[in-house]
Amino acid sequence: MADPAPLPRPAAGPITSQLNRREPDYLAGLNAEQRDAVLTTEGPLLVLAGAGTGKTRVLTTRIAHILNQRIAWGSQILAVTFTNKAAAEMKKRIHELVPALDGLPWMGTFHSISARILRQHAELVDLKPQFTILDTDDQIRVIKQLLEAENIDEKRWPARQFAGMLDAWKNRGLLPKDVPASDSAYYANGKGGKLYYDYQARLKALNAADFGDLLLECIRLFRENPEVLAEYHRKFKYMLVDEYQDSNTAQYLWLRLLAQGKPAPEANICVVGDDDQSIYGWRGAEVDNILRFESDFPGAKVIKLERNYRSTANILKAASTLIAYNEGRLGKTLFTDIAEGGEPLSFTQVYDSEEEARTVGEEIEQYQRQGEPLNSMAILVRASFQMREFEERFITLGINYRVIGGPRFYERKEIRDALAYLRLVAQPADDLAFERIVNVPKRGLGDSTVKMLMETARSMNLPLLDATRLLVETEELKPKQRTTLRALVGQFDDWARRSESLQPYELVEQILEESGYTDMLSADKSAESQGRKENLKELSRAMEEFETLGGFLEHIALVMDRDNADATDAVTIMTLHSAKGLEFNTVFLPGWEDGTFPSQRSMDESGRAGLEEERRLGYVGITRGRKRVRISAAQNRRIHGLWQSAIPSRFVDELPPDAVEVTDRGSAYGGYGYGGGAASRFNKADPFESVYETPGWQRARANQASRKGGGPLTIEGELVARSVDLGSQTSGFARGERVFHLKFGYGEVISIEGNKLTIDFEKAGTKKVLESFIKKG
DNA sequence: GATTGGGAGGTTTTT
DNA sequence: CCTCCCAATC
Repeated sequence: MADPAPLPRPAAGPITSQLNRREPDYLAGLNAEQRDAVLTTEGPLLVLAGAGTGKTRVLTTRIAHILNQRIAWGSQILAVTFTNKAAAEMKKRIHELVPALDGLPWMGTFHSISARILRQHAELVDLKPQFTILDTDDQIRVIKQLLEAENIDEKRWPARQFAGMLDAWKNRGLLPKDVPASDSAYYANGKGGKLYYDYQARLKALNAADFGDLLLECIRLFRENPEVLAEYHRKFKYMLVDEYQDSNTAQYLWLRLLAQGKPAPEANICVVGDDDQSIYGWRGAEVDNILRFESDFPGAKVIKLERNYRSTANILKAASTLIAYNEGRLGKTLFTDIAEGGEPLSFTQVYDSEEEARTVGEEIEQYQRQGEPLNSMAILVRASFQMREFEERFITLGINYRVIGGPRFYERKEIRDALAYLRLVAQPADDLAFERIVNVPKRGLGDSTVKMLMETARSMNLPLLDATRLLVETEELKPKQRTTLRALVGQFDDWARRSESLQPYELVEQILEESGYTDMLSADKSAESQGRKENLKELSRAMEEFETLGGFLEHIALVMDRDNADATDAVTIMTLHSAKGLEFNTVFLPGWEDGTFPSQRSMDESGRAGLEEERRLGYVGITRGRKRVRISAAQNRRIHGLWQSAIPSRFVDELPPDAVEVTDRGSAYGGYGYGGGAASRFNKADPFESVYETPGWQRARANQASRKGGGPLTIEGELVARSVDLGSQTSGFARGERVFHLKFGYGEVISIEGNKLTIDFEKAGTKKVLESFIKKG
């Protein structure tokens, strides 16, 4: 990586391959670097693949090559992807390339592969093979119970916060004993570390693992059981990892262990990634992993893929110019031989998010009339709250759309209830599931009854279901509850018996019927209940393809995304994060306002690094477009119900002017009286242009205002002051000031970000609150 | 033990 | 704006 010199560009034109008569078909059409990446099967290999350079194709072809040339059996290949979607795509393509497979390669996410390994050696990490995989929701519930047991005020120390810390620790590969004292002291007056111990103990009692544990326990398994690790060393002859820039420390350790089967210079490990598309730093991804690959695996070969097959020159130019503002890159330059130029990118400023949705809707209809299918268009937003406006508009216009990654199907209440029943059938120790459904539908079992069950369970060290089984044989419970619970236990025994012969989808239908869940929904007259019933039908439909209950539950826990790939023509709405790896003819990038994108929060939390990650997100967004990229910014946006004005994203100013066309719709509506920002430096005709030296949008706004307002100097001065006011977001409070909050009492202002203040309260600790809730002390 | 209403707090991105 | 949680009430 020391050599920053660009690789020589391959000669244009088709690659002549008459030299190699026996060359397999699948190599045809690959350029020199791609081919090199496919054929270099031995030894460590780092492929740096820019956006749209055929990365997926290289990976799949490489696997196909290994199989076709009989270099290894399918089952000797381990291919790790970052999302389940990517894994599914890869499987599909490999099936196309290699119809007759000898044993399927292990393909999946770090998490799903880890789960598979752990199920085989569960006892070695104190689990049983059918252990439950907890999602965030379950996790929070466990934490809440622990907080209650420790008498920690959940108001002051939110469970979410601790969940976040747990996650961060686990991402860094830290077991309870490894947590730095400073970290553990931070939460709940120093109880953080102890809570981590308790939490893990609780999980073992539940026979459960959370996402982080899948990796950590796998690492522990390998470390503590060299013979198990050796088994996998013998098994996996070839390893591939996609999106390596997104791997975190735990994943890195995991991979290192598995790759140790041979001395590092001989390891057949191929990692593919793009430092410019590293967008998961917030959840512990370490770009450094990709930067240090060469030192981890001395003698590693490095191949850069820079020829972009996707986008027009204008799009690539815009993306490259933007990303060049980041420091600390490995440095790749994308180039293309697709038609010169192409349509310029567009930047439009609009009055508010409603107008933004309206504008996008109009443009979509226009492209549609020109014959573009809706499938070829996508709206990529920074945060999911931006989606709603578009959905509403598209419903009015009758434009088909599909939301990816929105509220997840499997997180809906009724689905989780149904899953809780299934989990409990599959795994009677799943207390979380038991608690969830013991009184759903209503069975007349209240807190006091459940408390008694829990106390018994704890004192006898039994799962809730077993404790209940014992209790119903005693006189402890009131007769009514006893009868109810006895019946419930009986039902679960019955279902467990049936689960061995029935198909999972049949079982769930019977459970929903017999538990009274369906009746409960039928009796519910509210608007949602019909939808809930349909969701449950869809659940059972989704279960049809699963042979075993365990298989289905595994799928649910790990593959949260639903198959949205129905055949209907529809515009896609999704976040920038979930768009990585996809491409569309036309891409809309709304909400390019400072604070929204780049997101204020990432900048607050991670400063410069946060800003750079946001910029990479912008790069990802732009490079999703094949033909057309349309960026917009709203001058006003409603956040938490409050109107806030905003200036266009600083990233807009970082785009190359000659590749971007600027239009302004905002001024037609007027903002808050100071005009609607205009074309900034792109507007070369601006007579005031030369007067201002400051780069950026505040200047543009002043320009625009003065043009409209007449008396340039005074008004301008005032306007500049006002826009600065918005830009730096001065608060009515000062640092160090004593203030009063209705709920938290007295405190001192520590820091100010816009209308959010961080305050050290005398009683409630340090909190971030909205200015509007604060009074001078 | 269930139901209802008020109130406060939180809203990025995901395996 | 929306959801979750708690407390008061039936």
